[in-house]
Amino acid sequence: MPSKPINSDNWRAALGKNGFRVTTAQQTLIDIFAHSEYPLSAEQAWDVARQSRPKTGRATVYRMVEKLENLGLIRRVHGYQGCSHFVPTLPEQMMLFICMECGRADYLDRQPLDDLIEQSEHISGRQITESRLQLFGACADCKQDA
Amino acid sequence: MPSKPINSDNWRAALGKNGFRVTTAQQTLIDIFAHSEYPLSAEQAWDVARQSRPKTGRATVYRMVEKLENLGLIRRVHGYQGCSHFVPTLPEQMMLFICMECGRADYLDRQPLDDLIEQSEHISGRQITESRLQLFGACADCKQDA
DNA sequence: TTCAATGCAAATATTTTGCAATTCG
DNA sequence: CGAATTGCAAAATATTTGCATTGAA
Repeated sequence: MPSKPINSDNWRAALGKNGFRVTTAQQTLIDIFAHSEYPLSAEQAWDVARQSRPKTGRATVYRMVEKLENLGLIRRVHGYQGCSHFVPTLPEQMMLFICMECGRADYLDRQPLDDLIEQSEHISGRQITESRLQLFGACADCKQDA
Repeated sequence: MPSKPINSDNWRAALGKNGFRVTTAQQTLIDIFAHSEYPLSAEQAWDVARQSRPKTGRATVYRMVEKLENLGLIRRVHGYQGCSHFVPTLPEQMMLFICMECGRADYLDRQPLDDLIEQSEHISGRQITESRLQLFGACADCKQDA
């Protein structure tokens, strides 16, 4: 499996560039989200955070999640154990696949989808500003095991 | 604009077929969801329901929404004012478009998307059991106005 | 008549907010 | 130092549950 092209340093840089301070609470949470293979909720991230930084406050995590989402560094997974789990956003335009067996997040090329959408825009006269495609199922590994 | 092929009678039949009783509370809520042009949350549906049936309880609405969703009669709109708004499910395989100007829900043919997904399945060795595509933007009318 | 469905209120999440204390730049 | 950020607790929201009562079949 290729490693994800996610770099915590980039995230820190993005925060700094947007005028946010890079605090220890933030570093902790950045690392957690950047390295998790699975979608995490704020509550789950809070649990993980306190393992290495016990005094971390719950509200801090919620505020940070909001910030990271606004900056586009993490994105919401709709429909996997609710709608409030998050995965890192990959730099390329990709779409999300979640394996319902092992829970792992994976990413697919979304160019074909974008082509489809562009075509649809032309035909319908709509303007599409945001699209979410999420795929659920069994990854190649889990499909084999079954 | 073509009228939606939604028939409240079908919904009642679906409830009956699945062993549920068709109560007045249910009729009220079915009509509300079947005829709303906009995604509705349980809370909103409750407000509307009480206009014509004041004694309707909040829990009843939540329970009914869950039931209708399980029966596949309504479906969740992910990402429009949260993740807890619902629109009627159309009989055909369609995908959802929400206009962020006027809030109206519209439906698009999803055959092209399904083709895309099937292709991706073959290439990747994954098995895709569920896919959600939601499009947001401006409908033809609102695009013109802007 | 019988049991699913309801309404109400209380119990649970879940997420947000106010604010004094802390900490980065 | 000064402003952004934090932790804590309380508040606001959203959703679920228990239970006695009602009502559809």
